[in-house]
Amino acid sequence: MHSAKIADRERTVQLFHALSDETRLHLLELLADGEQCVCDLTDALKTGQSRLSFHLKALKDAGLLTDRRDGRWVYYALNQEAIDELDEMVKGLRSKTRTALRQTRPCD
Amino acid sequence: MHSAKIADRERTVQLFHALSDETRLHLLELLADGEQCVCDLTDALKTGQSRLSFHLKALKDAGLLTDRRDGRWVYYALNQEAIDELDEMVKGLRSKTRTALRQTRPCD
DNA sequence: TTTATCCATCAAGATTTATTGATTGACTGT
DNA sequence: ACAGTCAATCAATAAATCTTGATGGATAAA
Repeated sequence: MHSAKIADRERTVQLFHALSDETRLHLLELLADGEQCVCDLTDALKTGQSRLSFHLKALKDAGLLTDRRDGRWVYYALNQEAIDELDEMVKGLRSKTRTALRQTRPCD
Repeated sequence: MHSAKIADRERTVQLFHALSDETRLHLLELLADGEQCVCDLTDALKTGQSRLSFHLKALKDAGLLTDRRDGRWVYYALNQEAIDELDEMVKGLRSKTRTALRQTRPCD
């Protein structure tokens, strides 16, 4: 279906955009070890708090992170579903490519 | 190694950034069917030539496409290696996440 | 209730990316 | 040689994204 494909593309853009930033990748690496509170992430990244918050929001909006408040701390964690979704996307592209005939299609 | 990880991150950013655009994803979908010349891609996308050229360059710079001139036409094709590389990246993130203990680590 | 900490959000400015139209180079056919 | 087509590049503008410092809300401790 056409509109479904467009929607997929928008979702793909959203995911890839969230991943196309060094700070955000760094955060994902840190969170791959498990849930962390913002304060620990701030220490690890040695950067301003609002900047960090901006990037955490980008990741969360893309569905890559979940958050949870405990007292005055907020804990972020990777959302495994989104990681799996990402994997599916890449697999899709990969399999399409592999089955494509490597033939030349001349313009004329 | 630390510097290796940084380099990986930069490369990852480069790949994901190239993929974080609707026009570029559309191009990849079209090219998944096989090699195409720019003229065909222009027809398919119904867009300006310089705009298309800009996005093709972005994909090529990220290593996702190869190009080949034949007479006055230029043919672009997916670079399977980059797709595989992408797959490896996601797999890496995925496996790290899966083995991570889902434990809470309190700040205090 | 005051004070301090943790964090999200906002506004302003800076930086990066994308779009558009024009130009140029390479090639083809006449 | 000339005219026409295909595609890359450039310059100017527009638009999206990121950074920074300030503000405010929620919670906890004194």
